[in-house]
Amino acid sequence: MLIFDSVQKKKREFTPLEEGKASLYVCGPTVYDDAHLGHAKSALVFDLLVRVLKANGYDVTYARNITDIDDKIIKKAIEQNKDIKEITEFYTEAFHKEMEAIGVERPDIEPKATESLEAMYELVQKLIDSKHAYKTDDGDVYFDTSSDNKYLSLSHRVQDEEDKVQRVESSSEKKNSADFALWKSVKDNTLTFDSPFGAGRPGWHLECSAMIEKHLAKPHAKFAVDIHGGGADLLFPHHENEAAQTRCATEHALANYWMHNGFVNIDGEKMSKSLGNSFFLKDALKVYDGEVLRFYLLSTHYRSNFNFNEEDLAASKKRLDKIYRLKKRLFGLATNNEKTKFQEKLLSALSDDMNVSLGLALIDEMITHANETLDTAGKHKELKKETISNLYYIEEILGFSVKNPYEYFQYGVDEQTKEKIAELIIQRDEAKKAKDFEASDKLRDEILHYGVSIMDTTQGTFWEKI
RNA sequence: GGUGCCAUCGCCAAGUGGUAAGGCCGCAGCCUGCAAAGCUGCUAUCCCCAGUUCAAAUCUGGGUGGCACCUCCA
Repeated sequence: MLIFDSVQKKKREFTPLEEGKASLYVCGPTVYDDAHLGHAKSALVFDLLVRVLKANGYDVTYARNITDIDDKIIKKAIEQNKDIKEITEFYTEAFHKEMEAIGVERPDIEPKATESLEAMYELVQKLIDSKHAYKTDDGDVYFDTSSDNKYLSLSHRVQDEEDKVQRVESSSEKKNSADFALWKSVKDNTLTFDSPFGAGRPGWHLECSAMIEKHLAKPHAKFAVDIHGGGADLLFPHHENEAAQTRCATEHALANYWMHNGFVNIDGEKMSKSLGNSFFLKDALKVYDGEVLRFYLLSTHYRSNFNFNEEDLAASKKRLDKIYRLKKRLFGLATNNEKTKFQEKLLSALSDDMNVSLGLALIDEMITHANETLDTAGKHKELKKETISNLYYIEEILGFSVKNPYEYFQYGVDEQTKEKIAELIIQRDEAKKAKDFEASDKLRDEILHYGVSIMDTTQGTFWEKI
């Protein structure tokens, strides 16, 4: 299996720290607002990675944190005059529900910052003891970047000397401008914790390092985890700082492989509050089936920037429809679940740094071939079994077409309408039998009026929501 | 300003030294009472210039045009 390591900037063969096992840590959401399409993309990318690792036979331990200590959370709580916990629990639950809607499986471990404070204290204490961190008169604790000769080795950044001097002058508390807070002294009573370094809050880079030590790190391995992932923007400063803390506080480096997913833009523009174009997942789910969103967001390479627009989304839906139509054609038939050549090729494509585009091309070719054979030799038993097995494989490894095909095509249509359509179809069939095509066409127009399309097959007339 | 990434058919998008996958859209046909669905066929020499090579979309240099990070961010 090949993984593009964004620190070494090349594809590397995946070799786990422990034979047959893979550990993965991904930076999760800060729960102060609804998840947008970018959060969805990141969660989907690593959900797929876990599936591909499992398909390659690895026993995967996947952790994704919930950041529930943050200034933005406090701000929101004050704004809405609510308890901090009320805010974090609300958005955590919303996040879980929305992830479920797009087929993202829950990670094995979902650590919260508020539950990992002891691990954070321990880490900070180690850094102070080893002179990699220092306390200021204000009670803050900073990481001393000049004490780490590997600092910036992750992001390959170069220190800007002039900038450095200027900022040091303006902020006398820090030894170096690049130094970042491990512990921030806070005197108010919003959300503070009594640490060995005084009351305050942890710095935002600290929690990931601490949680990894607590939940995933193997004591004597060269790296704490196999893979560390997150959005492309996190490489600097977040991951750089995480790596520095862990490297200096423990005897191992943080991660063997670093993976970063590309960004989601909306109609060519970056999503941002100031542009007013943040696209929340919950809003997208009102209009689109979660699975269509999953298919669309995963359809291009995870490292590329993704430009979200409705035309491309519609094209993705059509592509997913084709999988479901084939599933519908074979609905209810048994399978032998045998490994096929197609499955091998699909796994091989996905195992090459998750080449989904190539995988989708394989799927489309498989579908065309199956439909072609089914058209010309409808009783081809072996092919039917193989195809069903292939469809199950697509479900398992990509999470596409997991629903009942009939339900999928009638998504969002209420029961009353369904009954009405069924009734009209019966009437039309009768008119057709009587060769009264004028009447049957009229009835079809009436059916189409409900925003559905109908198709006559040898098994009867079916309808789909357009 | 610093650092880095990208540029392939109308649109989305693989391929990264051996002669351009796949999907959407479009056109023609088969099937159909007509449709829909399905199937078949057709549609690019890879931003520009120069170079390396028997061979380049793929490597090198120079342009041009996008984008990201450097501050909170998936």
